Amino acid sequence: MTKQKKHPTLKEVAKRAGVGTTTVSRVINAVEHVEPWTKARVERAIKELGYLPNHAARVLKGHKTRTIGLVVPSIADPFFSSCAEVLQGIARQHGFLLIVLTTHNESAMEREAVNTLIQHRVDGFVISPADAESDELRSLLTRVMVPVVALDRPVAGAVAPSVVADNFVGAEHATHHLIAHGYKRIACLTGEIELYTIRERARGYQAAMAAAGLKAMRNTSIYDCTACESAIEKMLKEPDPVDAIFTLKNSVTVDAFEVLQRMGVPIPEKVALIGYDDFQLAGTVRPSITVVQQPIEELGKTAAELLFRHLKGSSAVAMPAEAKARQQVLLKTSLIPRASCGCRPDPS
Amino acid sequence: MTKQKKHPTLKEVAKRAGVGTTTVSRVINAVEHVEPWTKARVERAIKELGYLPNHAARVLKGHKTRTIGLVVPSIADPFFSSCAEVLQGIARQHGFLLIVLTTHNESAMEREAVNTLIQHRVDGFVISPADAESDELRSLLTRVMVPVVALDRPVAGAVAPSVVADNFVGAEHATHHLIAHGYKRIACLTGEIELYTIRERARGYQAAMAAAGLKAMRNTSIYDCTACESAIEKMLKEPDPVDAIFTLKNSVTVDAFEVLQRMGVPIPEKVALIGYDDFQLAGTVRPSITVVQQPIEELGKTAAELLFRHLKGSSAVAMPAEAKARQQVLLKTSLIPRASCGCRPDPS
DNA sequence: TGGGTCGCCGGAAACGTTACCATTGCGCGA
DNA sequence: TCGCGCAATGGTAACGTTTCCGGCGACCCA
Repeated sequence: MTKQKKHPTLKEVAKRAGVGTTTVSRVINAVEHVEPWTKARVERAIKELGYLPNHAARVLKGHKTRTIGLVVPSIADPFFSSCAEVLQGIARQHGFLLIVLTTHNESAMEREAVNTLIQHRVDGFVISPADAESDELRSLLTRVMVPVVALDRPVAGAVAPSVVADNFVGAEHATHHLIAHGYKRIACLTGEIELYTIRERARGYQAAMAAAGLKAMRNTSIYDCTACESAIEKMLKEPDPVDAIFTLKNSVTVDAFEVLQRMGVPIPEKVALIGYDDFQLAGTVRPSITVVQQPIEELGKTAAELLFRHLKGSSAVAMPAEAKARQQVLLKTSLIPRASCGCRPDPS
Repeated sequence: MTKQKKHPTLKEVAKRAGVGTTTVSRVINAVEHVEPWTKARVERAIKELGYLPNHAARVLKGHKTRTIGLVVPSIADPFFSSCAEVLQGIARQHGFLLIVLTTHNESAMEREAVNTLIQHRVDGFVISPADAESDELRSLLTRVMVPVVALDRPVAGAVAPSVVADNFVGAEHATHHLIAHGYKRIACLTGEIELYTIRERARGYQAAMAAAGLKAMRNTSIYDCTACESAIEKMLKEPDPVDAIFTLKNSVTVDAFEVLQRMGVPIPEKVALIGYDDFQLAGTVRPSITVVQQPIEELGKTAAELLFRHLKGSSAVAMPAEAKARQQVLLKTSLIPRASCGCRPDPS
């Protein structure tokens, strides 16, 4: 099994069809100037031999791989896997393949990933940078000679167009929503504060609190559930205890929800909760959880479209450099009001 | 920007370093017989030019792409995206790239995907076939001349080794669990019955019911939530109403749970519920939901290891054909008992 | 009827790399 | 002192395509 019988080559097809290699190449690429009769013979030979063009040889000659890359922290993350799904769909429509590389938010793996993509001569790629400010990444990306678009997190220095959700306004909006409901002691549980998205959300939270003349209470050390638990316990024991929690990340939302449930703290009566990023059962759980919803599909779709516009455009008019690079798409988030913020009771 | 400045070639590196192309090739591939001094000069030239080997040319020469493929119904599905994550991780460790292609369970897209992978001369791939019995797929796979392993669903005819979870026993076990709790009118809501996994689970359910002398009640028409709702309503209105539901698929579990909640049916007092496949909040929701858990990571890991064993092994001893092809790994599932089957009340 | 154009086709170079073989020194045993 | 083997290196032929270019009929129009 898995015998190494060697693939048939174009030359063999040509011989079998009794034509020149050029002719075979022409019928494969649907170029005109070939007699229907000849074409039929070639097609028959192709079928008989089970011939499939050798991609490597094509690339070597033509300098186009019809392949794009996707560099993300994790492909198991529902956010990125959804993006990947739409990206691969659109790529396929254009006749492109998708190569996926994960970084776990480590710059070293990220650099390695980009280099690998260059080596494979991808025609372009989408990247969700671990660190927007990284000089190394920036210089790598300028050296790359192929369209790049940043997804979910921009890269500083206008080195590539980016498609991101408006984390700042999303968080500001959610915080304001809590404030409008009369909550005053609103805490913010962040997750990895070194990430661009989380940082922006934290900024939005702080801006909203400041605008309302309230004191921001941020806890940036929430990585796992036990940390979450002790943080929440502490907040509730204070003389002036927390009356609302804004979580900046999916897993932290779930952790906080579990902890509050386990402690028997009524939501939203004692403590209200809003989470950033929607998830599967947010609306099913009791109480249902109010969240900031990100336009995930649209993020992926926009990134893909941007990339392919550049891919096609590069051979055409080629819009001026700055116009391309500065292209920053900011997508709106939306608040999904449910029970955990006190907006409405759940039916039961 | 994205200037097409052409990549530096090995020959240019050679010229700049004042050596022959062979020597440069040798230092790149870490072959011996090269003076340290020469090596240093070459390395400097490489760095100065920012040279990266042209993958296409390498492939054309050496017939190895160091690339593997993954063909799955959807990459947005948490099950497959988790598999993809571990697969790409292991591939990376071996210095391999991963190309992802989705099929949406359509045979046409599947065939196209496999052909694309062949064209790209991947060294092997993992596939989750839409239809295990498809003759077309089987013949395609025998023609493929490269190691293939089937994931989550086998392919008939021993044409490739497979790594699947034991859906039959998993479902049987869950059904038996309900029976042991004293439930008798146990319904089964299936989802896409044409899929191998669902079919196996349904068989397991039926076997367990038959063994207990109970009448199986299968509803195979559950695709969306409204269908789910009407099915459940009907089942509860019968003279001898359902007292337990076994859902064969994640989304159906969630739908059923929502419907029961909305109808005010107490779980598990009036109707018990067990779902196939664990999901994020299954343990957080009230009542928490008992599920059959699949060894997702292990599935991915095993498939990857199997593939790479064949990849490496092909150059080595090459175990006899049948031994390879018949290799069928069956991984055990586990029941996670929670509140919805009546096993234990939720705390608080 | 002759020259120019056009449609169809094939030969061969080129793409960037690897691998085979040839070529050089050089130390060393006879 | 003379080969002989070995380490270090370079030349060059492939790998399978595409593409440029050139050949060869046939057709059209004067």
